[in-house]
Amino acid sequence: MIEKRDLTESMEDYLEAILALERTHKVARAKDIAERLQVQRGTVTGALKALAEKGLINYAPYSYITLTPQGSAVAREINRRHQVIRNFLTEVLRIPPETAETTACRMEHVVEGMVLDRLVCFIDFMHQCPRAGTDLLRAFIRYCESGELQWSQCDTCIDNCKERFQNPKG
Amino acid sequence: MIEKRDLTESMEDYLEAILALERTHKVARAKDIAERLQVQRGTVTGALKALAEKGLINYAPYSYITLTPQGSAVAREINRRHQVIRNFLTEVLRIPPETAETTACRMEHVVEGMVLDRLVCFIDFMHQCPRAGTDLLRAFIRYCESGELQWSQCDTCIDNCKERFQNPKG
DNA sequence: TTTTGAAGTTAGGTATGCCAAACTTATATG
DNA sequence: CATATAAGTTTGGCATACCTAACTTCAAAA
Repeated sequence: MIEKRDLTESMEDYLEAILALERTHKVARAKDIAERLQVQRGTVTGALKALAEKGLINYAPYSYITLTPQGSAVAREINRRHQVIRNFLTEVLRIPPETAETTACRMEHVVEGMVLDRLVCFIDFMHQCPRAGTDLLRAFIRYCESGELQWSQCDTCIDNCKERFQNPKG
Repeated sequence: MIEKRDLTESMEDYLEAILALERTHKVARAKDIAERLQVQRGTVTGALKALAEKGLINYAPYSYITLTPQGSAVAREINRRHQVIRNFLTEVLRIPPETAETTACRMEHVVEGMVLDRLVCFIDFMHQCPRAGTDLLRAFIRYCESGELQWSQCDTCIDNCKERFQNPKG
């Protein structure tokens, strides 16, 4: 069978970079990959050979680089992990975009299927459940900033929750 | 000044293992570290030298190993990260303990201060806020399993929420 | 058509982090 | 006390993943 997930974090980064460059430039060039990943051009050549050997990219010396179908599938999966994690960090934990981005770049290599699925569910649930929603997350932020719950407002908060549920528009 | 956080993930793992062994065995032995981290005994020797050179452990050939105050501080910080992440995974996302544990082992090296603080806040908030709490998390699990919200139960759910808030015991 | 410079490659080197196997030390038991 | 053996160390080797610097290719401008 095809190799599954014996990819190193580094190789995952290369695939992700190639996918992004394909999307913006149609094809990827070694120079752009190097720039994106903050490595030297020579380093990229070695990585490309390794990826080509695994059948994940189409590569010939001095030519453009594209993902094979398998490489594309892997890259898109990594990219999905990245986005889910970033969304969780920004939308639920309310981490600033920049920190969320860099953290997602590192986390995307270490969270596997089940955890990712749960994160997706959790983000959706927090947006949909009447008892959760953006106003619960606002309360969370207040809690973060003040360090304690504003118990005095809980009554109103719950009432508003019910009101909003029964009367979504108004 | 003293080196800050130029520690590799591997070195963090060694420190964490030594801390755990100190707690259970008073001191750490190379053999136990090797077993815990699933590496060969020879590999441990090299790591210990590196840690000793950074002033993080007390180490002399053929002797017991203990953490220096600085090493202990670092190890406890890593252990704290581990626990916070594991708690989040088990208590909020409801990931099974074993998966939570292995994921925490990998995540602990990649989440830094701000994200960790937010996780702590979030766990606390979810336990304290009347609109959140364990019953919201139960609703989350139902959502995970069924794939959709049980809108018909929302009315009762919100009422229960209010009732529980106004009448904590009964 | 020649040339020149950017992009790509190759070669040699460094650092980490692991392994296997040979070797050393310390100790507990006969 | 002698010695077997468990624990620890050393050595040499491998793989990844970088770097720098020299070299090659290709294509666009002269």
